[in-house]
Amino acid sequence: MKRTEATIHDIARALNISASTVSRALKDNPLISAATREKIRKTAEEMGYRPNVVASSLRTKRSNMIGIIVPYINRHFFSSVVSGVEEVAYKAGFAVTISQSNDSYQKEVQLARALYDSRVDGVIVSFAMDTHNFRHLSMFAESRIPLVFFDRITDEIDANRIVVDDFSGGRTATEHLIAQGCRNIAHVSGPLHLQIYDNRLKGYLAALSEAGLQPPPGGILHNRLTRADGEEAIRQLLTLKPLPDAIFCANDTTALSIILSLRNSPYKVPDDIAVVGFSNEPFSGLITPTITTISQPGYEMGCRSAELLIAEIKGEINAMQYQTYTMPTELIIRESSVRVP
Amino acid sequence: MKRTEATIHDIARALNISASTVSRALKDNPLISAATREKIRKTAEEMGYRPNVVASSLRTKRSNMIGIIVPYINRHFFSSVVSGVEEVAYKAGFAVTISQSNDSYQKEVQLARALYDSRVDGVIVSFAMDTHNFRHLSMFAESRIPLVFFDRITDEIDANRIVVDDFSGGRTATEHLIAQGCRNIAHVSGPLHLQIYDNRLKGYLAALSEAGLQPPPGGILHNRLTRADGEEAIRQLLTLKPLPDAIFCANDTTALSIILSLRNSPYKVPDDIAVVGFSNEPFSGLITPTITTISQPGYEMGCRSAELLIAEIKGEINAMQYQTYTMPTELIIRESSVRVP
DNA sequence: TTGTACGCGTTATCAG
DNA sequence: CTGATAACGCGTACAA
Repeated sequence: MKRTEATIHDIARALNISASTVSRALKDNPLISAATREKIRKTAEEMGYRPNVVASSLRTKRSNMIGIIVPYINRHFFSSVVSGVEEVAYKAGFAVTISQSNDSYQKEVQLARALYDSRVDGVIVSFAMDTHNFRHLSMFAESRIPLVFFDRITDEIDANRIVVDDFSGGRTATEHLIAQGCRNIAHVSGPLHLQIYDNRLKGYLAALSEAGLQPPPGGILHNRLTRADGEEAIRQLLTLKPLPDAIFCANDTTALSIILSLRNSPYKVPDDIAVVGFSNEPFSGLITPTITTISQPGYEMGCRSAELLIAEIKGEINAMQYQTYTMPTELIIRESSVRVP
Repeated sequence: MKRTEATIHDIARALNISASTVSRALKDNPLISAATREKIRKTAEEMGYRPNVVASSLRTKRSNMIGIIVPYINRHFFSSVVSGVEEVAYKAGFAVTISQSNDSYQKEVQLARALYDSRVDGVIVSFAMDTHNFRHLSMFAESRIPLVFFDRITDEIDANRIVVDDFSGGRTATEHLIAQGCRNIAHVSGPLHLQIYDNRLKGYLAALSEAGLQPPPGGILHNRLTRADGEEAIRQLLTLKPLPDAIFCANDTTALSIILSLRNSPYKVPDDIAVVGFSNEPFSGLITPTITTISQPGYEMGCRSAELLIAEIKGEINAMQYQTYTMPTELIIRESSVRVP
């Protein structure tokens, strides 16, 4: 029935008071007497008044809105992060606008601009695979709009960062394979300009070197870690001589893909070729053989990202205190890597 | 370096023209001469001007923002829908703010209010399991803010709706089981106030009755379809005499849970008990045995929802044309239901 | 304790 | 083709 929105002015008029009194009453300003506050409350309710946060944002220059950019929304790890962000943001009174780059630098640039234009109070980002430079985020820095990076991060912009300990994850995974008796361990890695993949690789190399081992020549591959990339990777790895006796994959998707491919081969997982993934995607514990992997606490990373961002928005922390927060990983030992002697 | 945002007034001042001219030039208003437009463009660029959509929203009463409420963000079906929504919205110049009800009516009410307060131009909703009434959305209707419902929908509010053909999905799934020789088919269903579960149940009953069969006494269970609910369900179903020879589950989660539970039982899937799920979650094709299921095009449903919503926002369609759009499902036959005679 | 007056950045209207 | 002005709804010095 209401064709037109009630405003604080309408309430004021109805009560023969001023709009500022209404404004104050509605936000529990202690200056207002309990009596008038209640009166205002009541008619606001009756008139179906709902605050206009757009007007409020314009006035206060705070939108109570945070933006998040991820490569793909419908990927378990990222949607878990988003879920954590939403949960924390909601409790703190922030809305979340979401966008996905589809791993495209171009789209990421557009999205960043759109978020800036809508005057979000802060932004949480995990970079696209294509993203090599970070100028598109400089506007946030210049406007003192807090940024938090997670997972796929950069050193080139000063901000809080949330990652898991990819180096130790890579090392632990590799050590586990070595402990299973594997000596010829290949690695399927992502693009190295993304620190997470660089660190997983370094962890892998560290574990090998500590055990006096070498990566097999041609046994370290770089790709975008899709299902198709996994198929191509195993095809290549099967041409190596000697054949690798284990593969450490930088994500679960390629591990899955490799396991499925090997079903149509004479080689058995884990006895001929052991496989370890990274991320603990939901499918990892369901496929046969179940996939040994490194767990990555997506939901918690999202919560932490939002907490840090909101703390910075509120001025509770500042640029002097930027850190890189490392979340714990855990080696989850399953069937794809365990050899019974 | 820029401590303060450049506005159209700053540009106007720098060029000794009026703010309205700048405003018009920047939005390609044909009234402005190409010469001045270019000049304005250039200095806008130089000054690092970025439009303030908050101010624009206040003035135009259009936020170019759509809201979406889903039960859980990190669930494959819903995150796929969200992904589709984002994709379409982005191309149409809309931002998306996301929120999750966690299947709680209380939170859903709050979220709806928050979306309303932030003056979104439209809302896409899939209801919480707890949601039995829909008054919390009436404010949108009263303010003529378009709504689109998907998956978990209601008849009580007039709006466009996107669903899959749950009835025919339920029937097809059940017919398939019957064709496999099953005669004693149980059903694990969700809460019936959600149409999707009611329709899947009706489809199941229709298939049975067409084949001259009855549901086994005590063989139709209702719960919230979680992993735990699946475990409880199979425990109950195993007490029935005669034992069901098949179970049609209203989602893949319970189907999965039942299959895992039966691994620790003397009964084999599919030979003793055949299992069919619903939704085609990613894990369904990976577990052993792979799960026969009904595919549900989440991404496409998201795209369609956004298209309809945006069309209505733009006034291209109106309340006279509300429909319930039924997306195609497909029976995906896998190992969990196929009996080799 | 309440009211007045103004501005946030943009755009619609009207005038020139 | 361009400019002046008001208004969107709210919040906040300042005044009373």
